[in-house]
Amino acid sequence: MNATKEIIKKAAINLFYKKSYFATAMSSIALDSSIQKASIYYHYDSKEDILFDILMTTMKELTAYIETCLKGIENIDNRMRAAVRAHVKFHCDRQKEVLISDSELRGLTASNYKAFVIQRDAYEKKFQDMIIQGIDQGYFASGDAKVISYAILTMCTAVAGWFKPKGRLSGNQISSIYEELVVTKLLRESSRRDIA
Amino acid sequence: MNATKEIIKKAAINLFYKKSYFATAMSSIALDSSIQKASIYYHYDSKEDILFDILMTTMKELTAYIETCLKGIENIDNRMRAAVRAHVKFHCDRQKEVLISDSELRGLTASNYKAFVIQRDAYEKKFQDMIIQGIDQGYFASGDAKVISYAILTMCTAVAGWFKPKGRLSGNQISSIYEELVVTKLLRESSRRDIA
DNA sequence: GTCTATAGCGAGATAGAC
DNA sequence: GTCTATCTCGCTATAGAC
Repeated sequence: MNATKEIIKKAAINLFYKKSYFATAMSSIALDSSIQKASIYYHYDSKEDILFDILMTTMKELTAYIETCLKGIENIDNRMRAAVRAHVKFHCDRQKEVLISDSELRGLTASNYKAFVIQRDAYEKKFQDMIIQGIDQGYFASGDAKVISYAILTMCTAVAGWFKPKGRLSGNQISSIYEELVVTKLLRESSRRDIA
Repeated sequence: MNATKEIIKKAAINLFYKKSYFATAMSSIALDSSIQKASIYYHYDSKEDILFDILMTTMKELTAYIETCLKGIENIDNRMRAAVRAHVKFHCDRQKEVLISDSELRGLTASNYKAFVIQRDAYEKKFQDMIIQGIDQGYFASGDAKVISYAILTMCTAVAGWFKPKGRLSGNQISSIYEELVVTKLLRESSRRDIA
């Protein structure tokens, strides 16, 4: 992607995050990119095209990041730990983009929406499969796997909503806390496997 | 509040939920309310006034609901259980309004925003205080109380994002699952107090 | 590849009759 | 309290020069 397009995208991310997609005008994106609004249309077909670019590339980068972090880890407990760490870390590092992903899907036309949701569901399924597998094999506490996976994923995703880059805790510290919360609390069999 | 105003409010809730606040036109609200858009301005000063009404009354009703559910319960464990149950149940019952509350605050002017946030922070503080109190008194597992309270609140709030009124589980069933997840997993001291 | 200029539309809100 | 009619503005997007 060329430099100008990157600048436009960055400006759009900041504005969509701060003012929401529909409340953001192309003229504002242009202003923050130091170009004229007509020039944006050389790089993007439409305002929605910018949104879709942001959503889709963020989702793909998240997927790629998790896959890298899980590579080579066999043990289900460790896989789950790595997955939570990666998810939370990404949601701290890419706060704005993931918050847009969570709230601006209604700005997409049907076909773009479908394409994004396929990508997102595939990502979430990785988590759900790990959790179901861990429960089935007796490594994690039994329970409603679907609900537990929702609880875990939404809790970890919501970090993007309260994390402060200059706050008391770093993204890595929060990732560690969540890793523990998820694996040794939410998923841990109450006593049986503590020493096993 | 008179009948027409209620109809307008209901229509706005459905549209803000489905299409977002900024993407919703006054003409659409009017159409769904079976009146002319000019007539809305007899009941509300502006579009933002409708949004503020929705946000503020929902927040106050949530606060009132929790207070009713907690009344007379002394034991911290049981208070926490009741609070989680109430919070999750409300987020199932009032799904649309709470989702608007989570994503459309950027539609408020500074003073309205301030008023809402005061109300919301007061609500969240009830939870945080219970958690801190429980940890300090040794009833709940020690840990970063602030982060744990974020984890719990965001997880419970996010139920509004995936709950399906006609789905497999009722609001009451989900409330029960979350009550257990929070109190016997996230907050429970790993072994010490199980039989105490 | 970026510009100026503008088309074309729909938005929020108001005026004033009934 | 609801209506019709309309004001005014700012939006997305396009046309066409350079």
